[in-house]
Amino acid sequence: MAAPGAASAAASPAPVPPPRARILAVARELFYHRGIHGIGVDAIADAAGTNKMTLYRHFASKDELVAACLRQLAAEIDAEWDAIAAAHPGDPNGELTAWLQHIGQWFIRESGRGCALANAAVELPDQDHPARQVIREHKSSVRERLARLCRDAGLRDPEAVASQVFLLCEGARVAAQGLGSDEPLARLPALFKDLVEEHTPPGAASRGKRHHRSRRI
Amino acid sequence: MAAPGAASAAASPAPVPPPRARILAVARELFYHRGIHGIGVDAIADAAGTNKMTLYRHFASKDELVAACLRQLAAEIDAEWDAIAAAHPGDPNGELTAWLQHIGQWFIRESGRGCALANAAVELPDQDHPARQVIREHKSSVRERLARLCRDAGLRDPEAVASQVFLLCEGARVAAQGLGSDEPLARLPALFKDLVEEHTPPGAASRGKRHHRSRRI
DNA sequence: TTAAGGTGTGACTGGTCAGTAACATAGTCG
DNA sequence: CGACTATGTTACTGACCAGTCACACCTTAA
Repeated sequence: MAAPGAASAAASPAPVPPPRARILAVARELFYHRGIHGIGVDAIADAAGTNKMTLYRHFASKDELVAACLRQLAAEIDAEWDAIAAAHPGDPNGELTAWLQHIGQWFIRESGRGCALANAAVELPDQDHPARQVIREHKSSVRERLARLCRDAGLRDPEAVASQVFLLCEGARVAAQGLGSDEPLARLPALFKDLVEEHTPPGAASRGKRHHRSRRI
Repeated sequence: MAAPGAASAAASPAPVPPPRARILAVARELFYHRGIHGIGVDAIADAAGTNKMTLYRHFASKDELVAACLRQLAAEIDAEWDAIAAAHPGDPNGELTAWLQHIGQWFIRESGRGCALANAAVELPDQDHPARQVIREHKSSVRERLARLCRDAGLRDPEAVASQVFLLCEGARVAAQGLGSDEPLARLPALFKDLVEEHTPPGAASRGKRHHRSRRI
């Protein structure tokens, strides 16, 4: 209606994203909060302000839509980590603690329904489901990146630290639901901090701050 | 067929459990391995060697069946813990380590689809679902029991240990799926052992075995 | 103006599933 | 024997849902 002719090149600030993006965004929300089996494609299309037919023109099936949602989420998580890494060039120790801080804060903020990737794995037992490959790839990539970071940070027994952090994260994700209390979640950042200090050799990139056995968690 | 008359009082060693028990057992299996939404009541009744009508005579609805399955599982877990406690009377430290060992071994054995209670929480987002109450009660009871045990065992900062163990367990449960590798799981028992030693004050119920900072995980 | 491509609309199919009704059967107890 | 109770059988309803078809619309580009 406004500017009918010149709205083609690079003028409008995109007030309405194209249908595909809207569908993806809405589907992620609904899958996450109501469960993959708890929402139908019709309701998704409706909530996205479009219709089922357009949805099926962009996604071959509901299963493919689920996989696309998880792919987008995984890409966002990777991007966040990249940003953190870019903020700490040549400082694996700083990157590690920043990332742990980031994750810990995330849980406190978002303690609602855990990790969408882990939830999807529960809801889709079939290992051949297109979403399962996305989940497997992302989880192992995170774990590998974490282990490498621990190694580069010069931690003692980096594999053990990575395993423990990984399990704590997964636990926090699932503990967020099921258990009502936020108490274990709230301890996460301190837990991470302690874990790293615990495995930091006395002279590794530290500012002379020795770690001692009696610490508060 | 054999002993037609005298098979009434207390003779037969119960070669076939009553329908309700069969339904419950089969439902637990199928809900666990194929997901709550992935199996229908008809298939459950069929696999239990009975039919849908009998199922509905014993359980008001599918939702109630789910809740009954989880209640039974929770009771079994409590009973296992009770047995461990009974084997270590007046020795909270022994009970704690025995339980941690028990859990750690469980994960290594059963690393398939995680914890049925946690999975159900993911599959049933509605907090008013009858199964959710079972889940909430059991999880908080486990956490409380664990915290009390850590306190009785004289550990330093028992709440922190309980939180960490709890999160590690939850993490292990969910990490079993999604991630293909068993590596973090395999570390669990050692992780627990270390965690307890780490928080054991020098003179608490120990046989003079001092814990030192450099340990392998 | 015309052609084309992405989009909206409604109806429809085929299938699954939870839950119910009506009736038949078998074992149990008086 | 007769009554009762638990179970088996079949068929059915009503709802939901994934996926498709045919057709109308509307914007953009040639």
